[in-house]
Amino acid sequence: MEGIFRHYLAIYRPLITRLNQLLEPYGLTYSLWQVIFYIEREGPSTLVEISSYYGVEKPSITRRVHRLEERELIEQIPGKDRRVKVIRLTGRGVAVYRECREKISLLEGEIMKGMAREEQELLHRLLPEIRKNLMRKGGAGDEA
Amino acid sequence: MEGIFRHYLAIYRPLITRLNQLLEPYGLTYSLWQVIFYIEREGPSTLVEISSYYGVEKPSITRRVHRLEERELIEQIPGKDRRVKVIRLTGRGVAVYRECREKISLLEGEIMKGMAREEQELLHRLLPEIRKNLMRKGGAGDEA
DNA sequence: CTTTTTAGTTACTCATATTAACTATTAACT
DNA sequence: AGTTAATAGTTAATATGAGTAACTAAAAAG
Repeated sequence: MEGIFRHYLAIYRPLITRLNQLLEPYGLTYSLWQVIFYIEREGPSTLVEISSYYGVEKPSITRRVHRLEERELIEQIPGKDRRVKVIRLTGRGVAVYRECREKISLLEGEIMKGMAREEQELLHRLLPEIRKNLMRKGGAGDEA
Repeated sequence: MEGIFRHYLAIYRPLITRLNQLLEPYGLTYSLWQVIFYIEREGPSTLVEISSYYGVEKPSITRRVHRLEERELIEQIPGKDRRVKVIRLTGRGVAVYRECREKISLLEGEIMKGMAREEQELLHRLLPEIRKNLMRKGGAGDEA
């Protein structure tokens, strides 16, 4: 069973391009979207949480967060541990989330068009499995 | 069926990291590997062909090709259309291809471990289909 | 209370991409 | 044939996004 990486990677750039086109009107890129998405899902979160979830180093998340703060899509919640920066979506952030989420879902539907339901479900199951296998031995940046 | 992009993208960084680790002993990165791979598969090719296959702009491919030429893994074939730069693998290029191909196949096997044969086959079928859907309307860098 | 750990930031560098403008060459059209 | 348009590739400038190392501030552990 050869060539799975090739098939996988052949999707990446077109996908990112489409997503960035979709997000551009909101002043977002996919990497910023990831942060919004995470916060919306998990509730108020810290940089370390986001960082370790996405397997990305802290400085990268710092930068994403700063950009989202500038755009007033997220804001800091003061808490008692003063090391920690807990962030949440602003009202605007929530609105932007909703709009983008909807458009992304539409795009997802478009991309899965022509696939049987079971095929789609299998994809949903297999992709995380691949990720898991990928992280198991070689140690490719999950635990930050 | 939401969240397919998220599942897909969660694989990208760990995968690239693994591939780059694997290729590093050969002075390659995955982006250079893509070019070698394409040429090996398709035979002598032009920059535009590679560029449009991967959905990457021409200048990016120019750079990749230059780097591979420096490393003497590919070389130019003179042809009659003097605008076109047709490249092929050198002897060293072929040797490096073989070694890397083998290692990558092993990694692919490792990553697919625990999947039924039919599941693997389905992946091989569905990923290209996704790519096709992705390129169809929005125009995400196929026709360069 | 000193030491260690944790969260986040800053500074620097790397990998890779994009756009725009350009050259050279071939193809198309009158 | 001779002009115009299209094509292949390159160069230059810039953007995105990541990683590492070194740092500050604050809390936890001892």
